[in-house]
Amino acid sequence: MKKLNNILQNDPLIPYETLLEQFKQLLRNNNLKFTKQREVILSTLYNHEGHFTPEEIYQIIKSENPDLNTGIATIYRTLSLLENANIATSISFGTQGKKYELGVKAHHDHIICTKCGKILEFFDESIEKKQEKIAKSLGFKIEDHIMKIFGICPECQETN
Amino acid sequence: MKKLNNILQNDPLIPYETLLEQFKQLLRNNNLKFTKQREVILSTLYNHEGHFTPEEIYQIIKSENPDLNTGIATIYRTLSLLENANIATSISFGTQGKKYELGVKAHHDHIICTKCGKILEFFDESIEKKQEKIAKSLGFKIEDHIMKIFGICPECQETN
DNA sequence: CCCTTTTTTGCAACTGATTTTCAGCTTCAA
DNA sequence: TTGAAGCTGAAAATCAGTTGCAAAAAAGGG
Repeated sequence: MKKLNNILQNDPLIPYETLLEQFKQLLRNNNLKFTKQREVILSTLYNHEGHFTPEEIYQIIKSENPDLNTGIATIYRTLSLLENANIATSISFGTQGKKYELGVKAHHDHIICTKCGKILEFFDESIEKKQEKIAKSLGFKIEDHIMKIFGICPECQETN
Repeated sequence: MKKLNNILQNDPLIPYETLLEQFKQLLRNNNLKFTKQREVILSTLYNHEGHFTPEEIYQIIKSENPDLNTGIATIYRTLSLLENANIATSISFGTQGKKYELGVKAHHDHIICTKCGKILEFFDESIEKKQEKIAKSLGFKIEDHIMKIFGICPECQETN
């Protein structure tokens, strides 16, 4: 079978220091302040590969930084901030919340296991092109798009 | 420019009476009862072209059937019922709820105006195929998928 | 029709995720 | 060091959707 092009591996991120500098810059440019909480949330996202709900991030931070008392509201606030700043992105799951990841990777779509919740990423140029064509043909100026495939991952197919 | 294949127009639905009969049949087969509320919800969906939130349907029914006191919980219950029965389908908008439409049409994806909320439908065979390929290459057994394109519709581009 | 059983309904209380409010605490430019 | 501008945690509020329950409506024989 022909291999798919552009399946993203979990590519190495930019160095943390660089990311942190960019974040600080962004804050400065917008009269926002650099705080312990914001830094911890950023570094937590950086240090953990994957997609997390605000609640999950909250738990990780609580266990890894028992000293720092960080409220869940701040997690929400900071994740929104990071998303607005294009530093993080989210996928939402209807009424069951959103999952965030650092968005320093190239654009990609998601395939989600409906059994275990695992999320893999992929990118397919031809689909992206097709989407643009469709939007154009309907007169839309495209801004964004979402594509999620739901299914059962190989592991969950076995452990039936 | 080459025209896209398979852009769905809002195709004429089956006659209401037929739909209603199917619905009654379904209810009977499952020991469920045919009630005024269920019929009003079905006919409201039938008579209004488009995608509606439960709240919107609730408001329409309240204004069109002032006599019938229908609670919002019943709207939710009936919409789920219709969805499970494959009579209606929904698209969800992250944390901001779901929109329902009668699902007697063929599968299609959505393009959504981020200004006015208008939703158009389209279908593209090659994207569907590609999705299957991707799922297969990752070992997933595909169950469903979502594709939404966000942009500005022609009208909203003008009224800037 | 009438009765009985079964299912529905509206309402209000309840979720669970997210947002807001607000008084006290931090940050940071001057 | 200081004060204004921003942040924070905690708790209350919101919001979409769900649930428990007693009363009401349907279905299916008599």
